[in-house]
Amino acid sequence: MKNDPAENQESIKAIPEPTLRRLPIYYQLLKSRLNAGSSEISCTTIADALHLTAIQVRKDLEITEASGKPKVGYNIKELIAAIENFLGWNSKSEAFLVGAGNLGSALIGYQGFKEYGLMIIAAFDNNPAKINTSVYGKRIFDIKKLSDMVRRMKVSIGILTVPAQYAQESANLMTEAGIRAIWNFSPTKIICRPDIVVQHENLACSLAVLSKKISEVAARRIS
Amino acid sequence: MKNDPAENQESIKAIPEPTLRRLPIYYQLLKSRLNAGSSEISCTTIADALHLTAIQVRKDLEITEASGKPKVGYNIKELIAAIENFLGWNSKSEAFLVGAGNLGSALIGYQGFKEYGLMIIAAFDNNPAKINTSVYGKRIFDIKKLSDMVRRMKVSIGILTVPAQYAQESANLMTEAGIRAIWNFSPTKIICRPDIVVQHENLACSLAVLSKKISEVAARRIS
DNA sequence: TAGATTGTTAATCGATTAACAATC
DNA sequence: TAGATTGTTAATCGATTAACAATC
Repeated sequence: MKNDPAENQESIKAIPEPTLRRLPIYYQLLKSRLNAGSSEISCTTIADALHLTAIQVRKDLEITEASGKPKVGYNIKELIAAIENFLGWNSKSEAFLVGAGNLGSALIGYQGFKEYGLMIIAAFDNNPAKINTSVYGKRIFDIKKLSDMVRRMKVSIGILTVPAQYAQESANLMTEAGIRAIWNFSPTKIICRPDIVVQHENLACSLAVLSKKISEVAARRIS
Repeated sequence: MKNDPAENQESIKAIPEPTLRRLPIYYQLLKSRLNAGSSEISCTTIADALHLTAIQVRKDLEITEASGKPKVGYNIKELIAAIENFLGWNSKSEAFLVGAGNLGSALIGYQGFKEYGLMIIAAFDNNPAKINTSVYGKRIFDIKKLSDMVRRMKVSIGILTVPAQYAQESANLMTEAGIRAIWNFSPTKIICRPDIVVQHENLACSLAVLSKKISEVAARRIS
């Protein structure tokens, strides 16, 4: 309808977050089907494999602007490319990680991120015992060097894996240095300037959902 | 209105997941305010601290059946207890962890879970080099012993931290042994029987949201 | 051509926000 | 009493689901 007119201005027409969260699931399925030798796939097939509805899958894929053929379905390669393109996973991004503890080290060692174009290029910590050592081949620098290195290397993504009490001050350090997006794994909410993208990954929040689901199922079993 | 009549039957009136995910955030704030010496808190104060709206906070707290006093606000201790009670965090739950890799080890070592009543009591792996060693004081057993130990110890929660290709078979093992809820950190969706509670923690899904937010902000900056 | 599947518009459902009455 | 804040009902907004036309 009124798409073309605005185009550049207001046409960013908010993408539903639930849809965004499902795209990687499709992406993974598509890759495995491609490896298994398939070349086309229908919404119904995707929906069945993932316990979703075909309508939902179609609606989700619509926003990537991929298109399929009636009776045949979508070309898997094209669909993979459309999702990659839509999410920006076809271009590389570099990230710094702050807080080289258990979780931080696990994330540094996780091989999966590069599939999505994300590279953790270095880590930072304030613990003298860790500074200048390496974890899975990534150097751990003194947190004091963060600001300078962010500026020099123009890194715009920060992964935050510090204990709760250091989270806000670390976030401040990062944003003052020029980090524009923070993936926050610390168990506390951080407040940043409105132009900073913050993605919270709080295990307590997920555990709340899990806990409640468990108690609901338990209640249902009794009644 | 028609609350009391049904009560036991259909009155489980679906709790919104977004609300569930915010409760732990309130919980953490409340604990820190309590430690700081406060005894009462209003919705407005909570909302301001967390960049939410007062109405939303009030609506969220309503479902825990906590009640406040006009002009004063909520009693912090009571509110903490109400949230704990609502989420079932006042009773202990025991969990087994399957897959003692980087992430699995980080979760075993994470001290925060006990605050929510969750105890990882043992881990399992198929790697002979890991079997019968300990990580952060928790024993790692042969995955072959999982089934027997789940039955004997009546553990109902499983934390899944295996690579994608082992995720589904590990989940099957767990549910066949009697695990009723799976917290899945593996980078793939698992399909379980409808009576099994599954909570997915897929980093790729979160990264998709982060990636898109970043590209939206970048687009806005240009225009 | 017939039938399966896509693409798109409309209807429903659920969460958020607004409005306002109750109350300390 | 006056005013701030809770509690609750109504309005809005957004996501999901349904319906159906278009098309290979």
